Amino acid sequence: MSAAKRDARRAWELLMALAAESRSDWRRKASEATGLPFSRVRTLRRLRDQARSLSELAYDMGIDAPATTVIVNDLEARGLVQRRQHPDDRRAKLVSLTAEGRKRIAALKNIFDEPPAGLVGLPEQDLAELRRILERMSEASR
Amino acid sequence: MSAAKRDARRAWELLMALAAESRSDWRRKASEATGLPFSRVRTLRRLRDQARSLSELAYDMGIDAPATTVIVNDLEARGLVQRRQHPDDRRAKLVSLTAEGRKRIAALKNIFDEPPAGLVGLPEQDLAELRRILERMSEASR
DNA sequence: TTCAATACTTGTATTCATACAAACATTGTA
DNA sequence: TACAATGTTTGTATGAATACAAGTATTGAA
Repeated sequence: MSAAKRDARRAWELLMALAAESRSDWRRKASEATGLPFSRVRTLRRLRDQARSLSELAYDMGIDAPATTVIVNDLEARGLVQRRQHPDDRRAKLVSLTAEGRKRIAALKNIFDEPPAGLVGLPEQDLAELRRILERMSEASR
Repeated sequence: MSAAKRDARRAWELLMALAAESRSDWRRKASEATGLPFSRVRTLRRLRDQARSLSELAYDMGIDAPATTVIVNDLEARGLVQRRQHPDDRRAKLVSLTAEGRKRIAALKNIFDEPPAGLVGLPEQDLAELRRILERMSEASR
């Protein structure tokens, strides 16, 4: 295994342990803040940067097409996303956020607890670096 | 707010979002690896270091007493935990892991296999850096 | 001793997250 | 053109997480 691969695994393990320890009921808070079931929050987040077809959404989220339809129906009924014809394939539909949907996602900004001591205590330089890397990662996974 | 403070908050936000995002994955894997619903896995983990009464468990996990009873009933029926009289209070019961329960938890060790694409895709240097920072952080919080 | 509080249990209900089967429309290819 | 593959929808089913009401046993304080 390459050093990079090892680093990735170890970093992941640490991240998961951290998340587990920081008994953050992120899900519950995210649901409260948005007034939506968590699967909807998750879906909205996937759509933040670009419209996707139902099947792309399903694949991204690891759920099947029917489940995706149900979620999108719900979000559409709430006025948070819209379906439109896929430009290249009339079977497909592109799902995108509405302005209202964008607002709803914004509600997630402020639900985070104080960062734990171990994080706050890092040297400034590490903090800046950590943030930079995580931003990059977060963009890559959207 | 200082730049460092802002970085810490933002990093924490990203970490939590990431954890939440992959959590459904993690949950699924944890369930698969143990053959248990996630709430049971969570409960077993709580009991790893010490026995707890039902009400302590309920409080720790942020669920109510009836829910806890149901979970413990299930785990007990599976032979993974045992109830015994609380030494100081005959109303209360102490729940602790059985040897079998311990084995079951051990199955969780190796489910961190697949870091998400966004992590694996980072440049090698970022990975090394990320790992270094997280190790430091993890040590600091011990 | 009596009674309110505590610890747990039982029973019931609801919301969520999913899965699978099957139908329908459209596409692309043999 | 006929047919297999693809994208979406509808319908049905299930397990999971969780809440609340109400009951039983025990404790501790007035």
